[in-house]
Amino acid sequence: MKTGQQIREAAPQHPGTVVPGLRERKKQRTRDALLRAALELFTTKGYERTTVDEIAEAVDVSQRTFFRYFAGKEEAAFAVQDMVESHFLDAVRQRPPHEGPLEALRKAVLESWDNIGDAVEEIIPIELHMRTYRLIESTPALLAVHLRRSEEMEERIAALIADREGVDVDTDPRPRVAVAAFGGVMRVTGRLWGAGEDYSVAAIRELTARYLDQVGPALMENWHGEDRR
Amino acid sequence: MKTGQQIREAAPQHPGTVVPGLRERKKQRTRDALLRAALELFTTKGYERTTVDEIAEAVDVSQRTFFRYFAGKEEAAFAVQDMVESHFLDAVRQRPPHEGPLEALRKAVLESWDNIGDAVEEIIPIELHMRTYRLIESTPALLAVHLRRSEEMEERIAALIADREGVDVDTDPRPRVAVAAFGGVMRVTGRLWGAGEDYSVAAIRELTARYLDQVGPALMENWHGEDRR
DNA sequence: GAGGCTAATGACAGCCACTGACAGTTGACA
DNA sequence: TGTCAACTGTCAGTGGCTGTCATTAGCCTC
Repeated sequence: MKTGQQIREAAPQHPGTVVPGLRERKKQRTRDALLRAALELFTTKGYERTTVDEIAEAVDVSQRTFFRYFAGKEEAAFAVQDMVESHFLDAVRQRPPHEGPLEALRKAVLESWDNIGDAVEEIIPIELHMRTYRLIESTPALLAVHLRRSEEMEERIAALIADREGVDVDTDPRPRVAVAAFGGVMRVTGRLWGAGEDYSVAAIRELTARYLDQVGPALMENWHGEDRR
Repeated sequence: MKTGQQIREAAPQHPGTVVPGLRERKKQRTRDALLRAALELFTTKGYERTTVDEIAEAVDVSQRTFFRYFAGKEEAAFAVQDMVESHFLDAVRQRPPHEGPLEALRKAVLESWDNIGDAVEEIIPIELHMRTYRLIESTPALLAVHLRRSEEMEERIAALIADREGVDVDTDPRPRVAVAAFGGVMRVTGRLWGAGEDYSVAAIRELTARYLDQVGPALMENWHGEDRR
């Protein structure tokens, strides 16, 4: 039986880490292999032009197996994004409470851009992740899903912000309005970055900071105390 | 041959209107019938659960014919939205130049809510349009497309705003930032309205106004003259 | 360490959205 | 009225995705 080079080597075990059984490790390897093959194919020949059969074939499993790991092509395309986003949420949660809402969000993003590298690299090469990001921005079907996911994120962030500011997210419009404005800017920068020439992390970091500067002075204020309802 | 009740009666001709040929009228009727049948089915039994075959059957045409009028189920779902959006764009264009960007946008939306009624009613009952709007908000696949379309709209609006304020949309971040913030608020209100109890036009109008009030004071300023780049 | 249990997989059939190709039908117009 | 072009129906095929069932292969117990 051909195992395929996509199946990556087992990483050395850290001491204290519980070694999962063979079954579990095999599953993980299959998933990783499928994910990498999918992203590689997507970014090489285009999302729509890549068939699930091709992905499965590249890893030498049946088409049915692909669907047992991913709900669809879509889910594979966003698997890494999923991880990045949960890191961002953590970063927001760890912001000191004295920072204003937009200040906290701003610092959390910029910090995230500095840290994703390591987390992503454990699964796929970061360069592949960057290519995938641009693919998402330029593929209508994926862009649509990306935006829906962003909206879901914003709802979670709004709840976080409302909580840290001690206001009610359902009666006070400010958390959602602030997050919507913030999210809007993030999307603009993401799009401009994808359309631009410089694909470095530094470039999107700089762009983000510059655009956020335009909202900051206008919206960055402390909500403690007053009620604007 | 069964013509199907979905085919609506020809409207009385306004004087001065050029009467299109029989072929053209027939096409229009088929398209309208397909659209109405589609929306009716979507809102009744759900978007995913209605097949194109069902829509075609309801109008008594072949499935292939449906695809000659609409690129896919999706396009049918957004046909009315298309019209509403172009009306909104017109409203923005007609705002007097002395109004600030956010003031102009705000007035254009509120005015649009007052006027869509007549335009929509020429194609489908308003109540069906309202139901469709809610369907879009609550169907993940449609919501995703809705958001992508919103982004496209925002790009067009940003260009309009930049133009009326006399700034360059590619070097000055403010048009896109302002429109992103505005669009974010619009989406929040749309979602809250869809999730709420009151489905009247008045309700969404009020909600929109209330939420926009929270961005207004913070962002509504006149850009003439200064350069914030 | 043999055998039973069960998760993981493969093979296959089928649904639905969508497309291309070709042939038949019907307005438009000379 | 006959020709042309537009519209339509039919049919075959592709690709995403799901349900089902038999087979394989870790895992665990005695």
